Amino acid sequence: MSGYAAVLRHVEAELAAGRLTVGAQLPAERRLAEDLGVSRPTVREAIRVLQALGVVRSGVGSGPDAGTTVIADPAGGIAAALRLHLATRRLPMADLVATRALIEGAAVRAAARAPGHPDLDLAEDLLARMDEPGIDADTYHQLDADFHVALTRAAGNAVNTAVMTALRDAIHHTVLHAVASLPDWPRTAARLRREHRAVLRAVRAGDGERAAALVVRHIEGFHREWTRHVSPG
Amino acid sequence: MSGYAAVLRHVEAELAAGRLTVGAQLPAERRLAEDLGVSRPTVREAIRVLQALGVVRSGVGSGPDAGTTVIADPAGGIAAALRLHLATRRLPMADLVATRALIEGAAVRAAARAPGHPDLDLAEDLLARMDEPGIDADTYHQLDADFHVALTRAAGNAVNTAVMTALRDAIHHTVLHAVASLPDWPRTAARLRREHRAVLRAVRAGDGERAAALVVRHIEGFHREWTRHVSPG
DNA sequence: ACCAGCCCTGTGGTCAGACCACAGGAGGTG
DNA sequence: CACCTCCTGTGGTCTGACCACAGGGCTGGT
Repeated sequence: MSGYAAVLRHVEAELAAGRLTVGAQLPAERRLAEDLGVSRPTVREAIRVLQALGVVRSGVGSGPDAGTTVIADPAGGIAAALRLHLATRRLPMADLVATRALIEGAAVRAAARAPGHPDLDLAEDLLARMDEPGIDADTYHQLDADFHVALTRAAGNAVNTAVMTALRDAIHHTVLHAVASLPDWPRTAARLRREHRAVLRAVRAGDGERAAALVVRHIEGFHREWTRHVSPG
Repeated sequence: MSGYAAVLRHVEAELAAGRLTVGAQLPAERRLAEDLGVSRPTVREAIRVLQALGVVRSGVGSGPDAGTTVIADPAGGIAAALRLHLATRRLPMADLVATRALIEGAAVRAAARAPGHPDLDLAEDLLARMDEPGIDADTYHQLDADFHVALTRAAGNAVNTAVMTALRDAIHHTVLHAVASLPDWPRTAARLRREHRAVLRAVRAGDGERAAALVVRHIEGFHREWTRHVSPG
């Protein structure tokens, strides 16, 4: 067992045993190194990996934000992996969009069975903020992403939410670049907002099938639009 | 920009620009450190992260397996993240199973449109090997996992395959422990093999809807069975 | 001319010790 | 009582070193 893997295994075991929970602090790096009989750089390698996977967060100084804390950001880790593999061109963007449509379609279908979910109120609020005139594309897309995540979260499946968030995050920069070359962004944005509202309305009405169909069309339609204007151009 | 993040960003940029492709070698750690103006431990932190995300693989010594090579194992990185977050109890096993059923259901539905896909031949072969009498549970489950992955891959969506593989890998150890406490494993195994065959038959017959229904029932049924015998026990 | 063995070189893996910036908290000081 | 100052412990980084490893070239013998 290499030193680096030993640290990782140790932390995972502590988590699995419940001796380490979300919000708790890891021992200091120097302490951990001594306890496990490895050097501090080795400990740091393992902690960096945990950081990348969204399991811990590190902060310098003192106080509650300092030290290494256990968090739970599964989407962060998955998004990082997806983004890197997108860069290697081994994960085609089209497949990524298809998976997102699949998951989000299923999510809104499930969400329609709980039309009073608080996350739907949040989604409504986000839609209102997207309506503000003169909003810049960057802010718009952040709100757009948050809307889709809120919708998915309303379905109550944490894994779906994490994967969906990761998929959205992984393509965020790509989307930002793509919309910059669209011929008529305000017109597109207006259409997207209409589609958002239609999806949310269907969910609130309890019509899961309609909501799923609309959201899939929304996602695939937008994807077709920006690939058409960015790949050939 | 911290030193560690700079290395990560540099590698990602090289990948995105196509100057670094799958199969290529990263510069040696000492060289990379000098090029980027950081120390070797800092470079190592970044490489460890890339390793954990399934983007590179490192080997000591000389020859083709030595050095740090770019690979493409998106499932590995996602699986690591899922496994850790499963340990934190923030991703419920039930949600994970539900997502798997969703993706695999969609996959076999799509696979039924290409019933001659070579991965289906592989799946067939795996089923045959699962039929061998006296097979131990460990080998069985490896073949089982491979069968489901082959089935999913036949649908041709790389992201679905990666996520599906990751979901399966993340729970692999849990499943192994769970089946050990089942009252009648041979009987269960026989049923699972029957279900596998039925799914594959439906795919080959081009009946996507039936295949999807069968595979979802297969996954959820097995999950119900081992949670019933492990949680209360 | 051939071939078996040895060393050389470059790789990742690890360690030890040091210095830095940071931020809260304890203590002194007005 | 309020303010300020240092002290302490944290992660972030660097330097330089040693190790195990494995291929490739060299060297010696045949």
